[in-house]
Amino acid sequence: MMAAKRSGAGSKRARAAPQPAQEVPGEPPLSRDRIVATALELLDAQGLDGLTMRRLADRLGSGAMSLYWHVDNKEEVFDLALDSVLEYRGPPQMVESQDWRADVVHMLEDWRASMLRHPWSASLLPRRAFGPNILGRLELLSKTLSRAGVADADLNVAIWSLWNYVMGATITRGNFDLSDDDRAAAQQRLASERYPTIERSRLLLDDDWDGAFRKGLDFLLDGLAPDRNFGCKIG
Amino acid sequence: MMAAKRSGAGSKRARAAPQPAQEVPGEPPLSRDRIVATALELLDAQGLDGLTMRRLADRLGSGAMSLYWHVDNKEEVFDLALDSVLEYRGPPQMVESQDWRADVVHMLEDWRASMLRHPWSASLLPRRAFGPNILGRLELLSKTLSRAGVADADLNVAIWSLWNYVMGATITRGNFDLSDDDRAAAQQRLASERYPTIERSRLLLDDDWDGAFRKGLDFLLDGLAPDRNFGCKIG
DNA sequence: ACCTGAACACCGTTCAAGT
DNA sequence: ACCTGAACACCGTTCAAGT
Repeated sequence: MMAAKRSGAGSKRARAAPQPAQEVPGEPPLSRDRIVATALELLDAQGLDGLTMRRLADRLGSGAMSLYWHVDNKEEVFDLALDSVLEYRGPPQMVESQDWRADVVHMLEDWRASMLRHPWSASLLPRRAFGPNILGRLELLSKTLSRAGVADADLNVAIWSLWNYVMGATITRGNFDLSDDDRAAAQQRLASERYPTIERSRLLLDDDWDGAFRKGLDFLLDGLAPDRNFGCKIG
Repeated sequence: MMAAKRSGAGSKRARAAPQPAQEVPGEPPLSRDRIVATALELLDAQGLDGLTMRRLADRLGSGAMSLYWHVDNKEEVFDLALDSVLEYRGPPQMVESQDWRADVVHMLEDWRASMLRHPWSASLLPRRAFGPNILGRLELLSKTLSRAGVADADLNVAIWSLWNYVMGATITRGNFDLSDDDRAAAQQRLASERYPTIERSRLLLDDDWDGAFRKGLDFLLDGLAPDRNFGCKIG
């Protein structure tokens, strides 16, 4: 939690030369990186609606319009914030891995976890042009599946199926934030009306998100895998 | 249609004297149903950002604040619009169906198609309390899976996996609206940078959305199905 | 090169008031 | 019961101007 609240008008008056470049730690000069970092803070703290150009500038100790020198518009702030969330800090090379399936699971769980660390991010991804970091993740995923033996003709279907599943799971989990009261009320509604099956299974009370994600992913991979040698009850 | 939470809307029409100058076919009195119908029009025409309380009132020929008599706030307009999109007009009973798998596929494709007819709707669903129509769809899905033999303990995982897949697919498809120029530019970027695998498979140019949806769904169902007797290359 | 305030054209919603 | 305009506290962004 770096506060960086404006500490009086000092920084503005302290200039003596045309380029102050002062070392006042409270107010470094504006920059793309600083804007993105502060946007992340704001988004994490206040959610999607909490990000406002004016509030962002405020937090940076600058006038609202100063941002527009570094950034085209608010859309670009979202693009940059999202891309920064999606940076992959995985093993630099997983060339020699024997267990491609474990690699895929790890990549997808890391992707999901990265987005869940910033719950606003997943909803942002589908409607945005693909940034470098998500493309990097898709490339790595694609390469791994290809090495595992997925035919070129099936690659896109495999990638999009996994994409769909991960995005659906993450967007849902990131937005499904019921209080205990909400949950009780929802379950109550199920009971009082005509939803006997999902009432009995307590669908809306289930909260083993991680476990459910993993299990569904396994089903999907069972289907996608070229050499599936399990998951069959009848041969 | 819309589940009317409040008392009947019929009372309005029954009134005769107090308000002059209606019966003009252009301007029937304001009502919840009329508000929702017009909101749908506006959303279809202008997208999510196009829906504005002021514009909505304008289209209805009323003052902006008149809406607030019939509706709590903008959120509720979204709730109602979304629920109306999700209404299920399926076979009233599918009690005797022999082919549960075909039933499930049909239900999910109908769900997806209903949302794609209103491309703004899918993104709205995850962050909203469950309305009656989506709950009805989940109940029907759940009942079908249960009848097909999915154990109670596995039911929630099955439902959520299908939910994740359908939502991810639909949100992505509804938002991925590249022009031909965009597609060319994207593919160009893939080629010029370091994404050889997805460049080769032309991931971003693939547009057999319906086919890919169906194939991935089949993989998932292969995994979820209790009596999977196919999808195995090695016994 | 970098930053600024004033201004424009919007928002959602509260409120007191009209019929 | 139903509708209204004025007003409040916001938005994103353009523009001409400052350093």
